[in-house]
Amino acid sequence: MDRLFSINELAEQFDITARAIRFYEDKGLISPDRAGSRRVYTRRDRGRLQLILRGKRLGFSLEEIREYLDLYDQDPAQVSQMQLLLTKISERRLQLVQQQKDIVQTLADLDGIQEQTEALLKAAEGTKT
Amino acid sequence: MDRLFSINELAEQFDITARAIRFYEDKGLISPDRAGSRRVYTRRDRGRLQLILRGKRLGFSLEEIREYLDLYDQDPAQVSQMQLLLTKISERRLQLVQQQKDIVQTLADLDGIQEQTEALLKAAEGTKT
DNA sequence: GATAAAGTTAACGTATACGTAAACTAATTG
DNA sequence: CAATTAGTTTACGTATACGTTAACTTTATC
Repeated sequence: MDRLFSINELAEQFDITARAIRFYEDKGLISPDRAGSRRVYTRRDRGRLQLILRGKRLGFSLEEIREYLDLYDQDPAQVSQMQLLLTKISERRLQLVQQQKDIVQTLADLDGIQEQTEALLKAAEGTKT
Repeated sequence: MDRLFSINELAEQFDITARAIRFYEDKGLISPDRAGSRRVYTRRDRGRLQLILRGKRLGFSLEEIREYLDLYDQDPAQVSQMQLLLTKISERRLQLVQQQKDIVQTLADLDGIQEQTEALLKAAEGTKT
């Protein structure tokens, strides 16, 4: 059971437009087979698309995501290529760890604002009764 | 000791351009005092700028960051405003929690790629000797 | 007091990530 | 077989987030 997908099926599954998917193809992030002129997506293509969207949620540009996807594809024959790979991975890791800290801090901030707001709401409740 | 800052001081501190800071002002994210025509930034302005940059690292648009900064400023007099505030906070929280998951998953992926790559490097090392 | 250094506004330019309309083709359905 | 329906390419349009002159004003320095 190795399902294939049309562009609109994928678009619906991921809640994006077909236009967006074609755009990612234009930029070299994904390369579906063709049945005549129609695009046909495998399960693997679908996985790539999922990675693309995750990258976007993390604030990476499509160009950065393309590099990132290359990390998956490389079967790293050349040692120099592998060294480069490890360098890129560390860079990416630093960004992500920074982002984790940002998120923790921001969630804490939101906690504070929320508590204060709820306290004020309770006070207003008391006034009304 | 309540220091004031020039636009270029802040630009240097945060490693951004003065143009960017003026742009944030244009978009209503920050409103420094003026000494004549020159912009003068307080410590509080500096804090706002820090929040702006954190927001950017988290992938929010300047418009979203402006809304977010408003959460800090509101002393929520109106109950309806407060309700809205809490709604916005939950929305933001959902996004951030999703982003945390994305990061954890991505870091795990990178771990996998790195391990494989290092293993291959070791193998290549053995071949050379 | 001339000149450089730092700042200002205004305006146009640019990269990214698609949206949107046009004009066409291929497949399906009543 | 006429008409949807789904898909295609091409091309221009658009919002965001600044970069980059240009032309001018202050402020500091020699």
